[in-house]
Amino acid sequence: MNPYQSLADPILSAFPELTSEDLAFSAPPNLEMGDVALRTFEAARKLSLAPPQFAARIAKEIAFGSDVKETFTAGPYVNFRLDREVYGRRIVERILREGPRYGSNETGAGKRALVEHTSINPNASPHVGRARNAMIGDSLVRLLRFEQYDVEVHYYVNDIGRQIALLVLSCEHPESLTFDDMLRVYAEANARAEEDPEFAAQGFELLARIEQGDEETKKRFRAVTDLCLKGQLAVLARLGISYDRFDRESDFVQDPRLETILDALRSKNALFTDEEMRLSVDLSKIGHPYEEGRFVALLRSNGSSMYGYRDIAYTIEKMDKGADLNLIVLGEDHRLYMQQVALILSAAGKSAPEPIYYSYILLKEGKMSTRQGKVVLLSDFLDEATARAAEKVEEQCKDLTPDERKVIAGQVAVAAIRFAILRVGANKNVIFDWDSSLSFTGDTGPYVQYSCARISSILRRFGKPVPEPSGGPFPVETGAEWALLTKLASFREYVATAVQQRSVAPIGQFVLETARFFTTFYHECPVLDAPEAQRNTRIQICAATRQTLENALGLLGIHALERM
RNA sequence: GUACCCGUAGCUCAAUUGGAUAGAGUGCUUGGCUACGGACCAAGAGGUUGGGGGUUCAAGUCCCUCCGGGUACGCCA
Repeated sequence: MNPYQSLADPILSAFPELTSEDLAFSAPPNLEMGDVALRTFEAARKLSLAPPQFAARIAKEIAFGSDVKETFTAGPYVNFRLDREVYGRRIVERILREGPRYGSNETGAGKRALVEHTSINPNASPHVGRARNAMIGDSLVRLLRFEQYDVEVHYYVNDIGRQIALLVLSCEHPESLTFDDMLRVYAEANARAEEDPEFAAQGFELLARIEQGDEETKKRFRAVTDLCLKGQLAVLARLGISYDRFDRESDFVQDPRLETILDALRSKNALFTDEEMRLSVDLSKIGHPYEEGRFVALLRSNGSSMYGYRDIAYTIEKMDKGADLNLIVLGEDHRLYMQQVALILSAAGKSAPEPIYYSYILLKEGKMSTRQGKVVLLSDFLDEATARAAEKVEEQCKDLTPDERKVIAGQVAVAAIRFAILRVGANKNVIFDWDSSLSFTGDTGPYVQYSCARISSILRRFGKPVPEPSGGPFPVETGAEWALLTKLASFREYVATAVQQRSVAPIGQFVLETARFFTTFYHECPVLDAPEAQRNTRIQICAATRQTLENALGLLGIHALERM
């Protein structure tokens, strides 16, 4: 139930043409103007009234209950002054009652979602740029699960292809190698292929052999890619990221379902053999609007398949599972490619997943480049961040065991990187810089965790169960308390926005604002030393804030710590 | 060259998706620990929202154009 439903109801019954979607309640620019504001543009338009006129009628004509103290207009806005006791109690009651579910709009109840993310090439340890994909994908999974979707997380393992072939050629005995060796071997193999056409050709031969189903070759590829995947997953697990399914690209060569795609393309005259004997698609025949990316090659002249061809089979596989929502997280470099895939599928009457794109993380010196060694590896970053957090935890949590402190330091490090990445809109380039990413002060994940730790500290010292909101008086006398409460009440809207935008960035904004409001409250409103009625109220506000922050941070994959 | 993404305070990012006076952090200046945890807080300075035009009651947000950055157009994946 919307805490402002009792404001909406009298308006809705006076103007039956309106629905509650037309009434946008929000916080006024400052508390002097009122406790809550109603913006009337949308509703006025529907009623063909001038917004200020409509606002005036609401203020004059409508009788609100006794819990509305005052109603006045400011041009197109109606501002309300409320009985803060009634509304504050209502907000806290709801949060404490719904607990870990608080904020969910439950839009995914009874629905299934399939999300593919990360899917990085197996030849390198993930750097923070690649990790952006994983963090965005993982946070969307958390968001959808919070909305009660039944989510299955898929990781597409690119276990065949030129890069892997070169890697396989270069390691005769993969069992004697570690994941870290692999990076060096890959770089060397790549360099060699550029200078040595013979070597490069061997790679393509190996590819052709695996497509023909040669068991021995398959085993060699498998050994190498398994080793790589294991190494990558271990790093991603440090960020709290995991997957339900690993789909291997090698399972989608020469998939029979591709025949129906080829038939459809043929019938639209979009399939042709180009001058280099590749089987290709002319997308302009099926609605591609411009010249670049007009042609897509599916099969090489020797009959082996190109990446896109296998990916189409994989995409069909995923779509055929019939989930209500299919998402895929892709780097911005895949924009055109994904359009091409979607177009080819649509020619055969099939649909493609909804892409979520993200832009690259850049270094101050320019783009990250694995080959030039201009990368920040995720594992290196986490090591450094954990070490820095550990110093602080050392002095703050002397009573905890070294193991406990270590866990906390790791969770602070995760909060730092996840928050830094996720709070930025995905389609923006971000400049990575060690200093600001390792900073734990200001607008950071650790700052929000710190607010949680402070709340926990108060609740610990209180030493009793949190009182029931229904019993006793519920004084809300300060602006700081009210501002915090209305912020908590707005969480559900942030979640709805996040779902709609397919981005958890608004949640990042929400936790910061909430933490900031809490800190103001913390400084202005003594809890434990307050008179009983006030103390009970404030303890409940603390508990509700903690619950809300915990839920919101959970969507970001960040632990709401009790100590740090 | 063409297409797509982005451009907001010195720097890193917000702005309820077209709505009240464009907000935070960081950096800089000043102040606050006999503390419910200083990984904090208070105050100050900092803006022609890249430039120009247009659409309307209203534009950082939509349209056109120019400038700057990113990405893509492979027998790579």
